[in-house]
Amino acid sequence: MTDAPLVSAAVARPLRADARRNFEAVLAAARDAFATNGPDASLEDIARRAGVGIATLYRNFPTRASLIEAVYFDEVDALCRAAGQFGELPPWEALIAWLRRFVDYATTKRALLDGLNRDSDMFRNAKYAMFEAGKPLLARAQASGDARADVEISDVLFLISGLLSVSYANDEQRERVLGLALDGIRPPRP
Amino acid sequence: MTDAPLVSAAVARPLRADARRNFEAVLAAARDAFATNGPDASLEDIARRAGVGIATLYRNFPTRASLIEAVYFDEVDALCRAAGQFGELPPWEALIAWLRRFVDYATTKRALLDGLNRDSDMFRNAKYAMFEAGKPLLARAQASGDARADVEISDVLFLISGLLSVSYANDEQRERVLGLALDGIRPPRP
DNA sequence: CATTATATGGAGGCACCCCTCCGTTTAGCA
DNA sequence: TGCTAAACGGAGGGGTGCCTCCATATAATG
Repeated sequence: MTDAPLVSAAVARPLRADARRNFEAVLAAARDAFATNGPDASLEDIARRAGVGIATLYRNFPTRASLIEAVYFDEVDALCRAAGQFGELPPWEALIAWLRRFVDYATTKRALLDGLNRDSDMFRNAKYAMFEAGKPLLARAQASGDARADVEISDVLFLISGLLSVSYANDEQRERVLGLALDGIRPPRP
Repeated sequence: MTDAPLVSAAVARPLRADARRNFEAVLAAARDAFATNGPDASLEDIARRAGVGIATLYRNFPTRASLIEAVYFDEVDALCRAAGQFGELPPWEALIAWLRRFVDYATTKRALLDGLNRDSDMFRNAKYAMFEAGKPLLARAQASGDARADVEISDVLFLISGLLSVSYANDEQRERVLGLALDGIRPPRP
């Protein structure tokens, strides 16, 4: 989060100190609100939570979509960075570790995606960035024979992200289903 | 659709001819609207589409939730009935055929689930009914060695329903991911 | 400290949705 | 065909969220 974002530089931050502070406050409140109330969360409520007037919110994010995008954007960026951190783990474990990180992120993501224009440039960029981040991990697992050769990183991510949108009876079942899906990625034993 | 519903008799249909007609019209319009606009679709709009006054909608469905439930209910009921139709197919094909039917249904379902109280009795009943409908199909596939023995029907349905909430690049990819998931259900070859 | 460009907040107009109330219409029945 | 209970429609009051406008406050600069 300290360096320039990986995904794009689409969000130009304002200059004055208070403006910058408010920008961050709104973003944080929005992340919270969208996760809690879905993509239709009241903008006035978000401003209130951020301790900011509604006009300030609008000045930074002229449309609801731009706010959703900004939040989504931050999340994706953090996730892409995380992909580099698993270099020391064995190939399959590294892949799993990142996917697990992906699981966490996707919980928030889901609420956002519902309200996001999937055809926007931003979304396309984010998806591309995420695929690029995950590719080396998958390639490594394929090279070591831990993952079947005929899957793409996009397949894997679609597979996983789908599973997360379901509300399971309990965590145990969620793990079981997740395991089931991951078994689909492992090569068939001959 | 001609017999009494399998899931429960929760939805009492009105008696007079015009009332019955309007009831069905609202239900159909609602199914449409929820699929298109999600669970927040305007009730006044639904009434308009059904060619019915707003009051008539409210008379039949006092709350938004009751309308959502009624739609959901119809879908589940139809799906449960469908489970019986695949008796002549080989075990694995029968399971797949029903799951494919499930795929179609789940597209509508998703919009509904977002707006549905997952803890309601209705929802519990529906889930139970669906599991019961699918169980024999899975059991048959397990008996013939086409599906691994350590999965439950609920695992399978959760797995599949998750996959559908994702918007894929194209149908081909959707099929590939679906195939991936189904591979997770087949027994590991020794 | 004074100046000024920048940023702020919240009132208010607009639009939409929810839901109830009640005068009118109609199906069912004899 | 005439009666009556059942059903109907839509106007309208209440509420909420969206977004703009502008008088006020404040960070930055010399």
